[in-house]
Amino acid sequence: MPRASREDAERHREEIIDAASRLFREKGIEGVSVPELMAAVGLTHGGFYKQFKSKDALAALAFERASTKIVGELRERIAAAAGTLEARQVFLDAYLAPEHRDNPAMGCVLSCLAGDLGRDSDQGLRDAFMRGMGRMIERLEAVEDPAPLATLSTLIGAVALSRATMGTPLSDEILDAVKDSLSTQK
Amino acid sequence: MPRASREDAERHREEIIDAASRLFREKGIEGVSVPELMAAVGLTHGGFYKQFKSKDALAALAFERASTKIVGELRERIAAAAGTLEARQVFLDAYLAPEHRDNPAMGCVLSCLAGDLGRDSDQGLRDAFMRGMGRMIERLEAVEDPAPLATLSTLIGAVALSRATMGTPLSDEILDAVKDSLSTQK
DNA sequence: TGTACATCAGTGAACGCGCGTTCACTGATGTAC
DNA sequence: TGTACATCAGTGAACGCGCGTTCACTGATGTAC
Repeated sequence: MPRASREDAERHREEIIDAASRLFREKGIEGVSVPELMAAVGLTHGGFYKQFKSKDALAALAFERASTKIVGELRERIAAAAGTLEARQVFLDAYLAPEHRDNPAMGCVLSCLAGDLGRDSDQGLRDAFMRGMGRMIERLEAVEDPAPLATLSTLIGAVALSRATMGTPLSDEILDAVKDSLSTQK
Repeated sequence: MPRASREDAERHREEIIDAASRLFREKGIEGVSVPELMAAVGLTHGGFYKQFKSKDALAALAFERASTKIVGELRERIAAAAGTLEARQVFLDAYLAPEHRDNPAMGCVLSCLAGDLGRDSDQGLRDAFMRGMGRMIERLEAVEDPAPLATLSTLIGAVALSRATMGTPLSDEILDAVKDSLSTQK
């Protein structure tokens, strides 16, 4: 398949970013190879560098996409529940749901990659992380959270611990305890 | 250096576990190679498997050591401050100190590796993580924390986010905001 | 206590493997006339 | 509109590299008499 059309090439590019956005959340950035990434969209690894400067450059794009997508989804869920429930509670319930814990690939990219970012030195990725955090903080402010930085820390820590203890009773207990604690805190 | 004495061999074993306990916290388990680990104690990589069944087996031992050590240090700091300050506040201040953020190699192993453990499938390591969490929960109960699971989530999330944003003003803001939030929560 | 011998901690080359990245090549796409 | 040619997205072999682990070997340590 030599020389795809511009249209196809652009579609491939988008597909690669989408796949990376899912796979990096699921397995970590170092846990997914370039060949694996390209195979996920039906291509071979060689063409990767026609689209992206490096794996790190893609990681920054994929992080940004995951972040904007998940924040958009949260916004919609909150809007959809408007009037029926307190907005902040909708946010907390969505974030601390077992479904969120069980589906990192579709979940909040901060909870998946915060630990790795502490060690990662790629500036583009660090910048993307900062913007992603900013978006979440904005969302928490929008639902009138009394302490957005503390709440975000709690949410991210809870999901990380819940995933690390997956398969044990403690995993659900963490989510429940944190939901109780944050709900009564306002 | 062929055939070290039993005494030397035992000392080497302890040194390797100590080095691993530091390096794994600093760079992540996958971020440290067996040769790097052995070189850190002045040995060559080949002898590694005379001491440990696998890198994962060492990781579980190193995790356990890091966990018991840090919990012991926390206990001592709290005991040393007895009477002068509320025990829980001493705990929170120590955990949320910039020094803790800046020295992952000597800090809480949960905040360093919680993210990775969510993806790691080694059972020995997962078990060690569970025990490590248990120790921290016990400590929080001992200082009469009103919601140990929620507080631990907050502490771990805060340090992870603070490290991921290192070098920006947000990094300190997170620690301060979380300290305020947890302090007024009791 | 002294001697002969077995043990085994540590060495360093080697195993197979997968990584991120590069590159010569292909041939349909896009462009210029 | 039709034709000639340049472009360049994607292919797949290859680059150098480091990984976790294995293994034949060394020779001081530990043991048995």
